[in-house]
Amino acid sequence: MDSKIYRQRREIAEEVSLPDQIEEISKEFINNLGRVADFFGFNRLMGQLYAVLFLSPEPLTLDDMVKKLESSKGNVSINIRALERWGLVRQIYKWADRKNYYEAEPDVWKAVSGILQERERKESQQIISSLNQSVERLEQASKTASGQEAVTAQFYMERMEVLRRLFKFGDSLLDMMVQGGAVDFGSASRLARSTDEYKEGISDLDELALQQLESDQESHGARN
Amino acid sequence: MDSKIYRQRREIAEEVSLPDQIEEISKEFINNLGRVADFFGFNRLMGQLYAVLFLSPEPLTLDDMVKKLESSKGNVSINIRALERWGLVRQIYKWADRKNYYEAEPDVWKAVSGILQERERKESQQIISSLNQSVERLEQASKTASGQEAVTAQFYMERMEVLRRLFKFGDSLLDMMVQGGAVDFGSASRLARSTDEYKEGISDLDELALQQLESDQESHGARN
DNA sequence: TAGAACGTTTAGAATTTTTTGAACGATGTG
DNA sequence: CACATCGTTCAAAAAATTCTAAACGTTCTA
Repeated sequence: MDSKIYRQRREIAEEVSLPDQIEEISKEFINNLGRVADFFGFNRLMGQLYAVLFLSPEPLTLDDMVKKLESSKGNVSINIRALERWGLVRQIYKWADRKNYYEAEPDVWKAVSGILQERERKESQQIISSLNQSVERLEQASKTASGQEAVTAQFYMERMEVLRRLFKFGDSLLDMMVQGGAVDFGSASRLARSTDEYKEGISDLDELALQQLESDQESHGARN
Repeated sequence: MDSKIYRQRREIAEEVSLPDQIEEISKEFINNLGRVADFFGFNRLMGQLYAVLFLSPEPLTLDDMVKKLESSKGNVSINIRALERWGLVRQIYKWADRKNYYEAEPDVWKAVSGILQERERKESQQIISSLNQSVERLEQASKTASGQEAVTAQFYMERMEVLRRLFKFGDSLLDMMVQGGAVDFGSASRLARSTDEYKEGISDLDELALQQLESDQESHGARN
C-alpha cells in the first residue's frame, strides 16, 4: 500500500514510464466497464472480466484473470461462466492443455443486442403480459361493478393502459435494435402521455407509427 | 399469515368479491413497478411508491403510503423525496393542512425521458469522455513507443475505439429519445463490429448515418 | 499409485443496500 | 404553555449481494 503511494508520487515527479502509462489506461478502462456492468444490473467483476479479456490479444486462463483483478479463483470462475451464458465470453480449447482459455466476444454490438434480447426484452414482455391481463380483468370488472367501483376500475384501467403503451413501445424499440429497423421518437413521445391528452392525442400519423410497431410486435409472438 | 392463506383459498372456492379483485390487480401492478424500478437501478420501494400514487385519483400523504405499502415512515420519506428529485412525483399543498400530499407525474414519457437525460446520459457521457482521453493518450504513446509497446498501445486503441463508438451511438440514441428524432438501427449494428471488419465495414450509407449522429452529438456540447 | 494442476462448489465472511424505530425540530392547537 | 401532529434524520438492525478460502472431483503426470 505504502509503496504504491510512493510510486505514484514518483511517477508524477519524474515522468511516467510508457508501460506504466499504458497499464494505467488499461486499469481505468477495466474499472469503467466494471461500473457499466453495475449500472446495467450485472456486477462489477463481470464487467471487469469482460474488459480484461477485451483488452487481451490472446485468450486468458482463469489464473491470469485472478492475478490481473486480484480476485479469488472461485469468484472469477462463477462470474466468467455467467459471462459465458450471456454470450459475452467464449471458451477456447488448446491442444494438449488442460487449462481453459477465454476470450471476449469482440463484436460488442452482438454482445449488447444479445443481452437486450435475452434480458431486457424478457423483462418488458413479462410486464406487458401482466398489464394486458390486468386491463382485461378490469374491463370485465367495470361492467358488473356498481357506481364507485366502476369508477375506480375505469380509472385504474386508463392509467395502466398508458403504461402498457409505454412498455410496448419500449419493447418494440428493443426489437428494432436487435433486428435492425428504424424508429421515430417524435411519435413515440405522445404514446405515453397522460390519459386525457392521450385520448385525443393520437393523430393519424401517430396512429400509423403505432400500428406499425404493434404489428411488428405481434409477429414475434408476444402476447397482445 | 394463516388467515391470508385461508382467505385466498376461500376466494378461489367461493368467488372473489369485486373490491378484492380490484385490490389484487392493483397490488400486482404495484409489485410490477417495484421490479421495474429495481431493474433500472432504483429500488423496489421507489417503484412501488410511484405505482401507488399513479393509481390514486387524489394525492396521498406520507401516512397513506406507509399504510398501503406497510413500510416505515422514515423509509417512505426518504424514497418519496428521491422520487421528487427525479421529477417523478410532485408535492401538493392543501390549504390549512400541514400534511404534505404527493401525486405521481402522470405523463410517463416525460418521467422516463427525464431519467434518461439525467441519469443514463450522464453515465454514458462520463464513459465516453474517459474513453476519449484514453484513446488520445494511447495515440501519443504509440508514437514514442518502441516495438512491443507500440503494438500493445495500438491494439488497446483499436479496441477502445470500438467501444467508444458504441457508447456514442447509445448516447445519441438517448438524445433522440429525449429530444425527439429518428434512428436507423440498420446502420447502427455495424458501428460496433470488431476492429477488422470495422475498418472496411463503414460504407457510404453508414458513414452518413454516423456523421449525422455525431454532429448532433457535438451540437449538444458533449466532449468529443 | 501418489501427487500435481485445474475448475467448481459452498459455507460463511465481508460488504453494500435497504429498512426500521426512536429521537428530534418545527408547526399548529387547546 | 403543554400537548399533538408531521416530516426528517440517523444509528443500528436486517436483508441482500458479493467475495473468499478451503474442500472436492477430475484429469493428467511421474
